[in-house]
Amino acid sequence: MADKHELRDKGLRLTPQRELVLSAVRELGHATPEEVAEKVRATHPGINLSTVYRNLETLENVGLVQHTHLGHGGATYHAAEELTHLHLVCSDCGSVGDAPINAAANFVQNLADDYGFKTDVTHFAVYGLCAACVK
Amino acid sequence: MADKHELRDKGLRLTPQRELVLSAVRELGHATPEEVAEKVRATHPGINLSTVYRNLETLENVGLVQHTHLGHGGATYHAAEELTHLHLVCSDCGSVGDAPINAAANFVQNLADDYGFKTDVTHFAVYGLCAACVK
DNA sequence: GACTAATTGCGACTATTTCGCAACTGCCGA
DNA sequence: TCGGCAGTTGCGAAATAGTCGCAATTAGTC
Repeated sequence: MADKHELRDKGLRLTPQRELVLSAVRELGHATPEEVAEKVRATHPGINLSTVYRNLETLENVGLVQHTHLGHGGATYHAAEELTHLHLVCSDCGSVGDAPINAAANFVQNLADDYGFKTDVTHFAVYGLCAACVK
Repeated sequence: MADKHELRDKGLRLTPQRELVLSAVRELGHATPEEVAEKVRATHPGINLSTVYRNLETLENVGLVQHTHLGHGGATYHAAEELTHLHLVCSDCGSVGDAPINAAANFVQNLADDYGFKTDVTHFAVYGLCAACVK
């Protein structure tokens, strides 16, 4: 398992809980801490919710996962390697769609040129109505 | 004060609390429910937090205020007439800058053309580093 | 001025996330 | 291979944030 190196290389201890949290995030795509905990409990029922929160934070600090705010309030976590897309959150049906980062390329450029603002496209949710709800 | 007509015209009762909440939102620019409550309490100490929440919701339903998610978790409220700008939230210093909506015009157009997604620019926070923190 | 329905205040309650602390366990060095 | 230390976990308590039910109050109408 290459995971071992991955975590160890970041200076983290390799615990079963930590591996489970990381792989749960990877399998789920987008997930709230609650969902991650649920997923992890499927194979390791004793895991504590605090542990999930702490590991998400730890994994985020070393850059293996990242979180995004999708609107409601709670954060949503992603594996860092999947953060190659924007999130299109539908305000009506709540669905989360994806679009490639370069859809925003000129927007990002505008903000950089005009305001010196360096947009973090990966930590960025776009609100609106999805194609289905527009109708 | 034109406020009376404004609220009555929307079919709302004109209560002191409601006027205070609305004018607090207008004076504050961006504000969390907590900040609105604090502002209102300056002139009307007895007001209840629930009342603030309920009025923000009511005012939002009739279109006088709107909320945006600026990242952390809590919603931030604005007077509807001030929602003519994007929010540039700095992930480092936490400052909230503004940019005109049309900075995103072609981005919005891209999303509409390519994904049928109708972006709500007013309910939309952009994360990144402000000019000061980029340095 | 009186009636009705909307609104308020209050307290309880839920959900979400954080924290302290004792117990446990990976990992490093001998 | 063994031992010790620091990082990690589990657990319960505690902040935080927002919602809800209900009785009392009050704005708007006639």
